[in-house]
Amino acid sequence: MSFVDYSIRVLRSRGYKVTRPRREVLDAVERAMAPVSPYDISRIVQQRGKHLDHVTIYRVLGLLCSLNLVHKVLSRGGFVKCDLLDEPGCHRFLVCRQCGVLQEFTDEALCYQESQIARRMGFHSEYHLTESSGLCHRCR
Amino acid sequence: MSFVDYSIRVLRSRGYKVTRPRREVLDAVERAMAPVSPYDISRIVQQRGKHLDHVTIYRVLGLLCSLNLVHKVLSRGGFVKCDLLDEPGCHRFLVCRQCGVLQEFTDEALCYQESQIARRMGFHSEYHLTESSGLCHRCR
DNA sequence: AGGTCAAATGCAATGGTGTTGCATTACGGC
DNA sequence: GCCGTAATGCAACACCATTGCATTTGACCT
Ligand SMILES: [Mn+2]
Ligand SMILES: [Mn+2]
Ligand SMILES: [Zn+2]
Ligand SMILES: [Zn+2]
Repeated sequence: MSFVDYSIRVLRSRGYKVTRPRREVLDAVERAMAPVSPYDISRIVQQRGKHLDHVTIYRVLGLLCSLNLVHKVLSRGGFVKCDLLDEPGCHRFLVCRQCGVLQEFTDEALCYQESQIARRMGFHSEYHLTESSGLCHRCR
Repeated sequence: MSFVDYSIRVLRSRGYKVTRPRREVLDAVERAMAPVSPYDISRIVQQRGKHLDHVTIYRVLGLLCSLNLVHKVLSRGGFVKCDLLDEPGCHRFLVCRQCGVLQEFTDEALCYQESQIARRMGFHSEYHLTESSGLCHRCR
């Protein structure tokens, strides 16, 4: 099932309406290889001859984040679709510093190790975020 | 040697001037336990009866980041002093979601593991960033 | 110490990002 | 098809960050 279709199922199952703006945002995020900002999405939608208010885009992205369907990539100020669903407490990305291409990954051992280090430092860690940058194979 | 003194040595050695604004910013960052934003720093300086333009603060922080003396904490939008100098490509933080207290850490094995995963995914990783959140021992 | 000059700062203006309140629209259920 | 409520659009606003330019000042030299 595609990301858009899956997301629509999640929206319905949680009692949220499936509206044109939400479809448009999901579609823009699905197509993007690199993170897209709210204003990027605004432009993408315009290029298809349609229009969304930026407030709406912010609100939709906020909802999708809360449902873990999309992630905000802090180092880029943009949003990407979640490729690894059902990992609510662990979000790891490789981002190409050249073209912005992004890949999500996860690793059990990494999480364990990080939690151990945190424990040694007196922390109880709940949420792991990694945004490593480098070069994708195309940009090398 | 204190963070401020060390930073001043670095500034001098690279040919940058040691100015009142730069001293003030370094001092504010040194004292802070949690990340401070440019406007936080503006307020801190004012409370000492002095004044710095916010533009200057942005420029100073930009310089200090480029010298790896301070880091921007993306998940908090603030800046912290670097506790682990000479680790230019690896920046890892534990942040308390309650009080914002932050600790920097590093781990050789973690870096190796991440680089390997990146390689498997066709990336050449150069820069490791993690920001794990949870609760510090005081907030538990 | 004082003079010199490039680097750094302050100020004003501007642009970008994100939020809020409220009137209007449209989705989902009947 | 109608209804009620959730979602959207619009306007206004608050905050964050950057740019250009005139003025100041720290580092260096004498
Ligand atoms: Mn994910
Ligand atoms: Mn560091
Ligand atoms: Zn690339
Ligand atoms: Zn705490």
